[in-house]
Amino acid sequence: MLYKRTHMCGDLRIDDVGKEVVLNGWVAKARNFGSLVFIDIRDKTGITQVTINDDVTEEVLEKANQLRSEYCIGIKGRVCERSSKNNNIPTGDIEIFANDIIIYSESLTPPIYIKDDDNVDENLRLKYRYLDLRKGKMQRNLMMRYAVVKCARDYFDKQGFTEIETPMLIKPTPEGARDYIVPSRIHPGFFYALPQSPQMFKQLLMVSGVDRYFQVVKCFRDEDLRADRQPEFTQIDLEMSFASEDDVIEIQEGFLKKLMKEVKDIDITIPFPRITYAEAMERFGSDKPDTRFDIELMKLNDIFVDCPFEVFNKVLSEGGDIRGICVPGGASEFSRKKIDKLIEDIKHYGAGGLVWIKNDSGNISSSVGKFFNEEELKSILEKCGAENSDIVFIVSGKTKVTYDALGFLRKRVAELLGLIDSNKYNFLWVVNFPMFEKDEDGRIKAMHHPFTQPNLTELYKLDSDLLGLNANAYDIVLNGVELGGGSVRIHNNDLQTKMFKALGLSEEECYDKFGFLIEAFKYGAPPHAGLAYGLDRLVMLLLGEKSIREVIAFPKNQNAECPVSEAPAKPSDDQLQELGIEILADINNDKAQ
RNA sequence: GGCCGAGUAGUUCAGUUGGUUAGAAUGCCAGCCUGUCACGCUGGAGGUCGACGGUUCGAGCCCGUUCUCGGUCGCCA
Repeated sequence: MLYKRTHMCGDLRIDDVGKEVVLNGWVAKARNFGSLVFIDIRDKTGITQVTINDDVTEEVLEKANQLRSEYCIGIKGRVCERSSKNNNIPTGDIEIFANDIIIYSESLTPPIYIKDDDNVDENLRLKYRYLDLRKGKMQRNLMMRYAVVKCARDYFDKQGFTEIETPMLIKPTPEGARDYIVPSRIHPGFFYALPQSPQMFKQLLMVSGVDRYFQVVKCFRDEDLRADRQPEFTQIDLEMSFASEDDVIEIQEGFLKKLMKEVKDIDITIPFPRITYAEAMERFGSDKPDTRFDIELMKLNDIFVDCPFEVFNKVLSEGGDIRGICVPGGASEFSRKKIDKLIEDIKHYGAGGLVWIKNDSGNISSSVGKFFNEEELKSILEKCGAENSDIVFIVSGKTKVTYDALGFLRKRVAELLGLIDSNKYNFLWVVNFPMFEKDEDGRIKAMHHPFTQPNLTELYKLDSDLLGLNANAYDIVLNGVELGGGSVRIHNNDLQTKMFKALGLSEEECYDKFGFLIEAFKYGAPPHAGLAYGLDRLVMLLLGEKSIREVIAFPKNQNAECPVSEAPAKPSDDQLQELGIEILADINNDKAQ
């Protein structure tokens, strides 16, 4: 038996008083007075109070007394105005006097609380995700995710984009992130890879004349997990023919403006600020700066030339840098103990130590007080723009270390001092990324990917100054998080060949890895450019969540396992044999024996 | 792989210098209750203190090893 629902549990208001209604949902709470029972019935839209008293048949009252948390039930009754209202819920002006109850199914005592402000271990939440998702907050998160996707589809459709699916079973590439590998049954010993992104296929679609492509697409990367990184994640992926960097940026700004209005009802100003990669590093120590607070990095090399503090002299003589930040109002906040904690944190970024100088209501003190007299310290503070009650932090070392350590530190101290306005949405573009970078072995590799178009006025650097060559690549950054990135692509085979050469790839290697793309570009490739958003991160930021797991229905844990289904798992020996992976099958057999 | 943190009742946690039968809140079960909405009152059940080993007359607590989970660095073209 199933009652046909007339309303959702969050629908009914004072105007509905007198209506005969049917609600279906789950028991959120039962408050039992014996011959008077209150049931909070919940579905994804909210909660309504159901009241059962001894006006009903004994059978119904008996049923009401049986109800326990998370029983799935149907309620038939009349909407009445409440004598004492509950202002905490939107349906709080009314209640339903039930004249019948159906118990669709009973529930075990749930292992987690189904309420928004629970504080349950996340593993347990993930194991019982289907219960966790019953929470109003999680339902709202899923609905927000859908709203973002719908907004993207609507907007890009209007802009002439076509959503096209690209293959999930593709050719493995050793470049970039590790691939997830899928064995081929038809070709024993051969493997597919799951795509890290649809990059090459979307470029083929440009050659195909699709003109404007987009896709909401799963991508896979077999790397270690983070709060904002999952092995499978979703991109909003785009590519445009006959488009410049400015064209891509303009279209995206239109999208983000519409998105912010639709899902947050916030008017954001476009165009967004654009800063170069070099400027972002120099001012914020990060290629994804959070600009919601004013602390910026300062290069202090000149101040400390020939200074009494030997560490600084050594760093400068070795070609390193000295950089600092001035933290307004930080003097009294940062005790020795708190500073010690900060030092511990920045050592992760390779910093050897942290120098501080503070002016606490006229009292000047410093970790390098025995190397500088008070006048000198005062002078340094002044040059850093520090005022009364400010503290200056200084890091010395290799350029990258000063960027990384202070980039972290400026965010950390802003958090500690509460300088970050969580209602702000600071979008910005970081542009003009370097084309190449050196990996830890000193080899040249593409910073973005090898199909990125270098700055065409700097091509001479291909022969002389690879690391100085910039790319027509751009990232969209929101509140210190990289929301997405893209670039103008190379559409000319000569240039592409030069890029591969710069990366140290032989012609055979290139053909082996990217031959189909090179081949396609011989048939009239249009100039094109594109971009991809990390949907999970975007939704996370819009909701103010700290982890993308909060916006993914069934996320993996830190060991890349699915806590609900317990994937990954061992395939059967039969499966392995059939796939031609006998070695693994043999290992399984050995273990079994 | 490195570093940091956590692991005690279904859940969230406390547990002093190593010392009787390991506690609280909440949840659960039973009884009473007609206006609750964090209902109330009374009673009850519920524990391999992550695991293994060591020190000790005695270990939740000290030591060692290990497992699990989270954060982070490396990594993520």
